[in-house]
Amino acid sequence: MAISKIKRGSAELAILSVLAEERLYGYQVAHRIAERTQGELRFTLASLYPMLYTLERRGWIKGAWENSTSGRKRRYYRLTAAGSKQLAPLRREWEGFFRAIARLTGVAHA
Amino acid sequence: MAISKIKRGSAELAILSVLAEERLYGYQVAHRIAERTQGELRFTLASLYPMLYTLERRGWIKGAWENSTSGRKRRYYRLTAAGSKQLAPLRREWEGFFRAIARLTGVAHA
DNA sequence: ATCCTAGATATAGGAATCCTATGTATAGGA
DNA sequence: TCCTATACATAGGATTCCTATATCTAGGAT
Repeated sequence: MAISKIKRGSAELAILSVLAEERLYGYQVAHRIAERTQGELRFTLASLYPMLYTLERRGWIKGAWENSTSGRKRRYYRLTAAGSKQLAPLRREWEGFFRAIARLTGVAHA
Repeated sequence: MAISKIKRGSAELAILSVLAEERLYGYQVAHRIAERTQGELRFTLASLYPMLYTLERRGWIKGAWENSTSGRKRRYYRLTAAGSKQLAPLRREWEGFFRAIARLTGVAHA
């Protein structure tokens, strides 16, 4: 797990980004992130759930229980208006950070 | 300090990158990083020195005391051959990470 | 002459972020 | 019947970087 060392701080952006597009439950959030990044970014469920609780406590996302057809209850999360407002400045911070690393080392995303 | 939240893990890459170009002492390393990134990436000296000691203990950089003309001793660090070998895979890891974030959120460095 | 700022290195202690380990429970296929 | 995938949850810890603090020198300002 080489990536695990350098992915710190990206969880918040990752979760808000996927929830900005679609309402998802916890298990789905983890899978969506791994799938979308082709496995390069991967959060374990045990670390994801506490993050979801934190984001909900801040009012950036909102969860609601729903009974699925398969018996098991699922807690669906959606981005709140407050969370949506946070996403834009967060993206700008990351862009600045990427620019800085690129200037320093020549590392680029493309 | 908004950036401080998301720069985690970048210190190693930043230090090795500037030392790959030039032999520098601790104080200079911090200034070089801040200057090169136009202040977007900034490490305090109190956090930088312990990082230098760690990198030296790993054998990736090597420090040597030198007397400057201004009385005060300086410890100059240079990248070792082992450190140089680490830099390439580290860059690739960061490129993968950048690609992943870009796919997930649309954030790009350019 | 004295104070203050910039330069230069150093350590202690702690906050933030994410992980491993572990636990519970259900549905469905082999 | 067992195993895997699904689904949520908590405790405790590792890593990374910070704030606070300390020491010492050189040089300019007052």
